[in-house]
Amino acid sequence: MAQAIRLHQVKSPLKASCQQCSLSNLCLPLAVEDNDLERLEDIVQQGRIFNRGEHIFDQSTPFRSCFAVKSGSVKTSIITEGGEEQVTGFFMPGELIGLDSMSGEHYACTAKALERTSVCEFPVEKLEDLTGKIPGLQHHMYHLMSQEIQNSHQLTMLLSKNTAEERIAALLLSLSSRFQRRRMSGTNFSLPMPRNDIANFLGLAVETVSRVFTRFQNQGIIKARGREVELLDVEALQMVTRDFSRQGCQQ
Amino acid sequence: MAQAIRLHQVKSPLKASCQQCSLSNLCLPLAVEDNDLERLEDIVQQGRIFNRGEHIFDQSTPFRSCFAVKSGSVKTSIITEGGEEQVTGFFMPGELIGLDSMSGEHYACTAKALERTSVCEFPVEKLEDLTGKIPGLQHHMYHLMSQEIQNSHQLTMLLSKNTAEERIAALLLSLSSRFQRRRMSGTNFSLPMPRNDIANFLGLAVETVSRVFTRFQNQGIIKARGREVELLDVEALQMVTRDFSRQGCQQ
DNA sequence: CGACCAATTTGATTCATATCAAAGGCATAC
DNA sequence: GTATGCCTTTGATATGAATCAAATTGGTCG
Repeated sequence: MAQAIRLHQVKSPLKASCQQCSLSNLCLPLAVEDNDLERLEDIVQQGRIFNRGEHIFDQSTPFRSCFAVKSGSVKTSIITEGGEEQVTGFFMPGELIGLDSMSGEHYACTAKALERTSVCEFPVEKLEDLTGKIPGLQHHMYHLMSQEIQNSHQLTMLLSKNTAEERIAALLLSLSSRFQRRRMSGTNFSLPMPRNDIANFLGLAVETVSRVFTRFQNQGIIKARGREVELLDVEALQMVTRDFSRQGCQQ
Repeated sequence: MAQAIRLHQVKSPLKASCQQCSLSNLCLPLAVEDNDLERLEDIVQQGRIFNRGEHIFDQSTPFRSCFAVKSGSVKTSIITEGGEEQVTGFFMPGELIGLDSMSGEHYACTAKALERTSVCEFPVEKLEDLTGKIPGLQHHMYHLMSQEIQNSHQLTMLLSKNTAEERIAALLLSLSSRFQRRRMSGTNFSLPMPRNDIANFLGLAVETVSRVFTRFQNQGIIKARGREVELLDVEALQMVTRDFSRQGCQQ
């Protein structure tokens, strides 16, 4: 068995081993029984690397695959004909990109690596075959897509009802919980994206984002130096978000 | 064959006949071969009626089914603990409700009939079974959910970048194209929802919506009396929306 | 038919955030 | 080491839409 894997690796260095991946409890393998895992591994191409700023795909790329983030982080955004950008999401390890593109010939958004990032590629055609055969995996796909809709509705709500402070508090808490899921500190982390992208995502001007950060800092709620952030008073942040609670629980 | 159908109808008056439904080219049957259609009809419960204001489900209802609008129209919204409402969508005949709820035990939103409305019910458990067996149907479900994500992203964009006028123009055009899909007039229709819901959906105050309507009217772009709307200058509306183009092309 | 309640419209004022402008900080490259 | 450019911060001003207030319309029901 181990030999078989090695053999494949010789043939194709990208051959996946989801079993050994530390993200197997977050990513697609989560929904697959051990004895079916091999079938998933058969269709994955693992470990493509992108440097900061590189596109994983853009809106002119024919839609072929969904991508799971393995390490690093990714920003997705819609670029209009006029060149305006709307950031639609940030994706961290274990999260799946491309679900919004499963209709249409081309990707519905542009995905850009925010830092040096590695991704696993799932060709949709094969993935659809597989989900047809593994009910649990099909169910999980529905689950993930449904989550994605909910997340987007939460963002809609944030944009339509909440102040700048509330939006930013919500984003910080979302990031925090996603770091925690990966057994990393939920209070001490480094923002993968520039202020600019935060602003765009939250429908604010960069200046406003900056001002809110300093205001939070003056209130002793957070400590921020550049992208390094420390959440000093999570409760206070939760108070700020009021009833906008759990955006971004992607699983 | 006709007898068999009649027989079923005697047993259960809700037994579906998707074949005869005028929406079969918009709704789920669209993705199903003729010889599989019966299997879809087997799981559908057709024709439940709701009066204006009645809930099809709410956020405390255990999630069991998706619903296709057969006639009338439906508003979905998220109600927060604080009682605030965020309208997340309007659904017209042929469109499918509940895709955002396919994760979690309960519905992720509340669905309310905007007028006397009839819906077809698809129990998800059976639907998932069926999509596992009919690849085209599974594909279509992915397609619809993906569309829903895209629609929500378009709304996000609208809220974060566009003025009140642009948002309302976009909504009018979206409704227009959805009426046209049903072979109804795209320039002369009756809004199924009150100004209040439009405002909430678009992240505006009612007063603003009202003002924009009268402004458009003074400019000769539309004619509106109550919910009755006539689009006099579609081109002008399209100009107003700028590069926000095709929101709500749900198919 | 008239009365009541809800939905819509209109007007005056306020406010949060955008925009404009510019200075400081940080990292990369030469 | 210093220069270049980008990212971030800070300040002053402008503005679109919210809010507050009230009149008007419209539909429903006794």
